[in-house]
Amino acid sequence: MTDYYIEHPKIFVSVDCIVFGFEENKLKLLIGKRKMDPGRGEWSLYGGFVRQNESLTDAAKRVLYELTGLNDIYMQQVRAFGDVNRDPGERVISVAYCALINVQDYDDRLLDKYGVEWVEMNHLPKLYSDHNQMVDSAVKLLRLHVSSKPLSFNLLPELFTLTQLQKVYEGILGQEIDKRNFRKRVKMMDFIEKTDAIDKVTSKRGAALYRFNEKAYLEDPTFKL
Amino acid sequence: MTDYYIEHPKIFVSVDCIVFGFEENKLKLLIGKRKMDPGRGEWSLYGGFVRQNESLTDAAKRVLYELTGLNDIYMQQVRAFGDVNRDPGERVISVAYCALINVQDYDDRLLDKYGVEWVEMNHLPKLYSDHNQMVDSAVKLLRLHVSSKPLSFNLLPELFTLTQLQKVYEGILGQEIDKRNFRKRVKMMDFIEKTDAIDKVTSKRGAALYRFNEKAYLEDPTFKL
DNA sequence: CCAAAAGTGTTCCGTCTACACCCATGG
DNA sequence: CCATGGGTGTAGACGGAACACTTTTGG
Repeated sequence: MTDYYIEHPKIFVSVDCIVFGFEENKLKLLIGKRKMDPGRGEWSLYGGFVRQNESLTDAAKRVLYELTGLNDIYMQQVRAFGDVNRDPGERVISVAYCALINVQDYDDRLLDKYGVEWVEMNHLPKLYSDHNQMVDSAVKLLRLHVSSKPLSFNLLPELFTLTQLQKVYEGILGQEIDKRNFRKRVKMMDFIEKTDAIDKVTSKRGAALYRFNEKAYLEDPTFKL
Repeated sequence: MTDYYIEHPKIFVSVDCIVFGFEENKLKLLIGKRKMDPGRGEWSLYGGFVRQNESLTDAAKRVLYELTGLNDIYMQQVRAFGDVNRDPGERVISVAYCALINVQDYDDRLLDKYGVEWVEMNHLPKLYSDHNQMVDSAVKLLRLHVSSKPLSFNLLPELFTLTQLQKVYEGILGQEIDKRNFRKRVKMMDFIEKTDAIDKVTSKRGAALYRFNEKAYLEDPTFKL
């Protein structure tokens, strides 16, 4: 270990995860009440401190794994938040990460274990520190990319109906979409494949289940929804 | 000072500035040879460590002011870079900031003082650490926003010709643009105002000089180029 | 007089939007 | 038999892309 930068200050660095899920045709966020001081009892994103021998992405993956028991989650950095007094405890710089998870894969017992809940995006409470800002930035980022990149499938199970897919878009974009136009665009993308399976849960008639074929997408990565 | 987080590690945090300028109808970057170890003599972005009582944006502004003598520069965070071994010296997390400056405002004497140069984007050398990645991310970010937000004017003097404006876009987007279509779009935006002034430097015939009227823009912030 | 940059409209094509009715089934 | 969500096509508007010639003037 060398001492090149010995004269400079070191700072606490944390990661905070904005975990999106899709349930009951609604976009939801996984948040909980803080179990430590400062801010004990306030609604908060789930986060953790970055370790000395851990990259930012590894830290985010670790925190996300702690919280969800899941690996290989879709995750993207939002940005760093660095106001001096953003954290009421001490000076902490935090890097926000946005994650999209399939609620089906999530083990509900973890809700209790970590004291977290799925809360509808439309009914978010005031969060600890600058976490509301982080959520806003994450939503902006999602909106920016969701129509041109195949992110949305991360929020859905392997097989999904077109109505579900549409609701994901409506949830993220915060506006309703015309059903026929939406389906027309889906049809253009061959990598969104209709399967033989049929979902009878949400409709009496039954809805065709679709699948996102990643290999096919990679051959012609043209995405527009 | 409390000790809430005493058990967690602290980490060096720096900011690195990707400084874009526009000169000779080319998009350029302000980079220099490192004057310290490790990496002495390598091409590098200009950066600095974040101080204990300084926000990330303040740090970026300070570093940018050191380098340019300018305040009120357009600046945007790109993202945080946090690989464990990204810096060959010690573990340093760096937050990249992208800045757009008007080269006219820049005092050339600073080039020598800080040992930096304006280098054409198309001829960037290999840079220190992960700085090339930072530049790539910054360019992507610029491309994403430049057509829907009035960023480009930060690269130009108060008065500019439409050809200059077009060259800025071509430089950022990395492709040629049709002159008539471009001017048609400019005409739609009333806040890009034609002035009585005429530029006779770059053409014999003379080109009309335009100005970006920020107040008018804020009244109807519809931007599309 | 000629080289060099400024300036100017129209047509075509493709894309996006708006819009309403029938179908299948479980209860 | 009816309530519920699934599924389908067309026409018109709009916006983006392609495209070439005239003007001015300094040297």
